Amino acid sequence: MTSANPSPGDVPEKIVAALDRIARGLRSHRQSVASRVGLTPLQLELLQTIDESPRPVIGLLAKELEVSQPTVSDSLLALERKGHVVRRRSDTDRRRTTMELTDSGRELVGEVRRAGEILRSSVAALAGPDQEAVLDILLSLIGNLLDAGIIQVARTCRTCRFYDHRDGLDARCALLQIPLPPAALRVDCPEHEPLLAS
Amino acid sequence: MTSANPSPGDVPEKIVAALDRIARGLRSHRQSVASRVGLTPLQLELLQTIDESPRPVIGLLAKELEVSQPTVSDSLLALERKGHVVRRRSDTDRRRTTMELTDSGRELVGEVRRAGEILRSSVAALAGPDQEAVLDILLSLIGNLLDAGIIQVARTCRTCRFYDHRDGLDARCALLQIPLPPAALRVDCPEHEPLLAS
DNA sequence: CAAATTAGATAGGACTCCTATTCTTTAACC
DNA sequence: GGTTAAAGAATAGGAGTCCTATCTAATTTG
Repeated sequence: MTSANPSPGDVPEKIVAALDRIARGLRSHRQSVASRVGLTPLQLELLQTIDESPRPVIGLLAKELEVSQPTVSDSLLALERKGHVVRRRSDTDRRRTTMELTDSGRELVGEVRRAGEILRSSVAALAGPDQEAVLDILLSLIGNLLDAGIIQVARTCRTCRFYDHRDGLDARCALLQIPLPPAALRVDCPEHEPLLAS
Repeated sequence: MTSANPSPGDVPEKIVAALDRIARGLRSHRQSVASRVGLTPLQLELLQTIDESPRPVIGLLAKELEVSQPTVSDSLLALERKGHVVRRRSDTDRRRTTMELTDSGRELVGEVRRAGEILRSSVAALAGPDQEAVLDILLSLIGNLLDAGIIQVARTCRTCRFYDHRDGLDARCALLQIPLPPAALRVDCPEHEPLLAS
């Protein structure tokens, strides 16, 4: 190694540190957005996740949010007390709980979505080609983190059994039969099915 | 019916979603690492931050961790009860509290650092050039988030008043008088001084 | 049909995290 | 110099997070 070179330092280390810094910021930002509308961060995420789920199930919500099932039950109870959600037993399987946002719940989701615009614009301020690059790399990272057991749920193309990327060919989705250039890769695909561990 | 159109979608949106997913994973990973050593995530971060600070001050620790001052006081109390930290009043300024890790505290920090290896290796598994690219972009993002007020503290080169990057020239640190190629950019520089708002 | 599994709810406890307040101690000012 | 002001931190109080362990009820399975 030529000693004249400034030490590049440990890049992965720095990336972890940068992710940490960003994660702290996002946490505290979520906290302030949530409290502005009278919620807690978890309640807010739960509300958004319910809104995005066609047929939310408590156990899956827990996995989704990477918390335990009782934590979701707790938080859901709080949301119900605040009148943003109604719960009832499922008719088809009476062990299950179904839930639905109330009008006030839906209203909050929209309000919060608008508040999140600041965050999206911080990301959008990155140069265009950089955006695709960072998305691409974050998707790889999600795959690695999933393999490492650090994250539990991912519905990205790269972690999907329909992701078809033979050498030399452009990546495609084997289910939808569409090409998948980097910008079309999905972070949260409804059709996602995990790779089989076998 | 699912759209058959490979619409590139809103890339910034996807990046935010990916960051969210990663942040959730990191949170839950921290939780499990922390509880394995009998701590909570905040206690763990606090312990690490104290370890890295030459002369920790409660108010600054709060900013660093993006939580309120009483939250740090609380958590510090818990760490003291568990015997990982000792607190006392500062002699020079008797309003201040100084603190120090005990042997068991230092031991924990080392232990946890080893546990974090999994995370670093997930990042290290990215291709080399990708690593530099993602670091570069995350540093830009930190700058944007700082400007947007989403994060409160950053000690990166790009947010430092000594960062010297005239067009066409390679970036340098005006304080240390060293060149700053992308891999040498710092995430947490001890010499950092913020840009003046003027 | 009994046993196992699955979905959730409850219980209990430590802690987070906030705002508001109080107590000192230091700084600032006339 | 003596009186505000400001700074640093502890306390109080309260809702909520988040966990493990249980418990109940409803479905599956053998």
